[in-house]
Amino acid sequence: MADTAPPPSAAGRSQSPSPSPSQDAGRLPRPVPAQRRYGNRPTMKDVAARAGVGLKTVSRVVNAEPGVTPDTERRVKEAIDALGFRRNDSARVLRKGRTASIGLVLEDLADPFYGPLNRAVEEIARAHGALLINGSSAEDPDREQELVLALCARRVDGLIVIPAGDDHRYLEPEMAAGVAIVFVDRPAGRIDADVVRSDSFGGARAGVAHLIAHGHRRIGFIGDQPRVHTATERLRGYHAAMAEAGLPVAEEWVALGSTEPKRVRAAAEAMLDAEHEPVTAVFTGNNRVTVTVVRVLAERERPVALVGFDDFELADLLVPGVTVVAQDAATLGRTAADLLFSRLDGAGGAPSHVVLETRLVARGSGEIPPWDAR
Amino acid sequence: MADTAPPPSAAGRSQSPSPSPSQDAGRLPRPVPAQRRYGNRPTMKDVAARAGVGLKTVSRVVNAEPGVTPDTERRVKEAIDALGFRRNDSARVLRKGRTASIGLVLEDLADPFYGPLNRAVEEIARAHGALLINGSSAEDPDREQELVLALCARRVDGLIVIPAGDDHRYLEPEMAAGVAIVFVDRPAGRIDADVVRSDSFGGARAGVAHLIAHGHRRIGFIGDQPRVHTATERLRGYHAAMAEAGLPVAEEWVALGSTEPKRVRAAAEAMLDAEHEPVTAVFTGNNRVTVTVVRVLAERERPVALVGFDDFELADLLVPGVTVVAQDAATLGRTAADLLFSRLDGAGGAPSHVVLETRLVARGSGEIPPWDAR
DNA sequence: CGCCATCTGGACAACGTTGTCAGCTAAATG
DNA sequence: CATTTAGCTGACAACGTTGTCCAGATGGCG
Repeated sequence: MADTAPPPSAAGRSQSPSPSPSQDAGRLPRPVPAQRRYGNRPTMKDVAARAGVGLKTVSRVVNAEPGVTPDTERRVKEAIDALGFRRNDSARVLRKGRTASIGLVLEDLADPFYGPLNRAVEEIARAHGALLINGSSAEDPDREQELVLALCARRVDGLIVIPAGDDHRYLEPEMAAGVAIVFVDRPAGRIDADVVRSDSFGGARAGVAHLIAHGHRRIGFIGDQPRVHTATERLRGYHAAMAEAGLPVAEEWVALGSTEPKRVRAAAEAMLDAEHEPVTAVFTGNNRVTVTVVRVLAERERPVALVGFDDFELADLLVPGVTVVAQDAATLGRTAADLLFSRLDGAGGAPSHVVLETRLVARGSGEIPPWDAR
Repeated sequence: MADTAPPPSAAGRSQSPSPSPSQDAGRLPRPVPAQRRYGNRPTMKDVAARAGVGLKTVSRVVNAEPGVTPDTERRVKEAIDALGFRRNDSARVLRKGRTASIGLVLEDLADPFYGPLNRAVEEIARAHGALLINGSSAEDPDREQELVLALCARRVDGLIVIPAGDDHRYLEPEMAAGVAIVFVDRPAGRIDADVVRSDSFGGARAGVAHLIAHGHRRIGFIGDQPRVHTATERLRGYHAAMAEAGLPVAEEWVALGSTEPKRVRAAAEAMLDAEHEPVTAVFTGNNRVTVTVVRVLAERERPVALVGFDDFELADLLVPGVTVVAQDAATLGRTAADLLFSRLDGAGGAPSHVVLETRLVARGSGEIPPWDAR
């Protein structure tokens, strides 16, 4: 259809006004644009020619600026409809200096944890008339940098970043140049910037304390790579809870690494099946890990207690229900976006560090007593 | 930090070359730009001035074009680093006519079903050097149109749309103007365009037939709003399976409407608790509905068979496992993105309609016999 | 009837980049 | 040594829009 229909703008373009043909005739070498452009879309110039008005008048109508007679406005609107004109926002952006778009770089668009965060950011952006450009870093610092800088080159007005790397000094020139950046979930590395995150330390400590309160003394911790700030924070919480209860921590009870199911499964099985001091409970460092461990535990006869960081859909319908330390991803996103737009509206001041509380949701899996309890 | 550091470009900008000051002095009224721009970022002009070269030479270095002496290149690169220059892609887009970005409009960024689709599209876009602009239509046709047209105004090179509305004639001028659009999951309304979708009819028919094969005769169908194409297709599949088995369908067994939990719950309870001919099994039209129905069934004593359209995480770990008609969201996204980029690369021809097969995954919930079986 | 105030419309530059083309320098050749 | 040739470099226009400013028209009033 699109390729059989005649270009509707062709007629409009060919009847160019050319009020003074003698003036530019024979002077221009008339370079033909090498590559096709936007399918030869009509421009304001075309609309102006067709409506028999000036360029700026079309601009005024398009932007609903005052100072145009109803009759002129009608003529312009007719021309717009007839030509199928739509303002080219690229040119507008260039002229105005603001793109009305923000970038959101997260770890994985497919991770259900980020869905509500993504959506919350989108809603705030929408309320501010901004579009959202998305990208996944895939937990790769290089890819994060590549993406972030590509977004800066697009001159997004601001950025929300869930950092994958631990060194963000590469952003200093950008921030100095006025790009607003808010980090979410984890603080920026080596620079001081706005951060909105959950209380990983406190949440993990509470979760592990919950297991201890139910009689466990040998508790495993399976978490994300040590490069990831939340992973080490949650590990810190684990150690704090154990220490506060006066419990020792064996080296084999702690496994940090990729969240790939195979790695997690191996780690879980190793600490569960150890001949010497197998764990009776596991604390998992994020939703990806939790889901894999749930699978591992489902295959076993001996009951093992589990508390996971991050809530997830259907956690309550599993048997037993999975006890989790819940963080509110939507609020995380909303808070970050609000902060970003307040910066864009000119709010100054030192970088703020917002820390949201977590919530322990007991559902059963965390209340299983240790299998070796006497 | 950002606001205390001195603007690094100030020095570079002030030492403008001005080779012929007499020429334009006193002629320009020197209008001050009313609103702040990109925080006064340095431009190629600034870099050129600082490096003592021409504008085009900077452009050549930035774009790694051949024909620059190593020495010149070094000088330019030093200036770039010193000034913290980053090319303004908005201007580049305006000049080149291609934005190297595509838009993806889906129903809800937070819906886990779309996560893998989103990610798959992103990966393909990335492979083509394009960025991804995202938006949720929230199943609102007006919002879909608003978003899509905003993306067209940005001159995205192409669009992938999961349509919320059932009339897309508003896109005709855009498509005629050369915007490539691929619809996913559901066909476009009232226009002929590329579509990539799953076999809703066949999948639903197979799912319902599965329930019939396990002895059910009174089967309920709870689906999305009738405006949504997949909802009616799946309902058609339901009717086909019932008819093929020679089973009558009572009016109260079919409930189309919003996927809001409250509505779904009411619909499920109504057909399960009907005094006259309560259903013994339910077929659910999409993952949102399925999850709610799983919750409803979990509260009941009498076992009810369930088959749902769409797979979802942990479906296998519920008790019983949830039997589903699975569609591959990632392949859906990948296929659509491939098709889009092939169009952008100039592939012509009639709109293609790709239909992907679904897969019945039996896990237990669909194999529960009817409670009234003798 | 003439003048002034008000309002509408249009010409033009500028945003920052890239494509075209011409000029210049330096090396290579006769 | 003169001349060609190739390789670098830079001036300039153009992309489509918006902000500024001026000119012309319109209407009211003296």
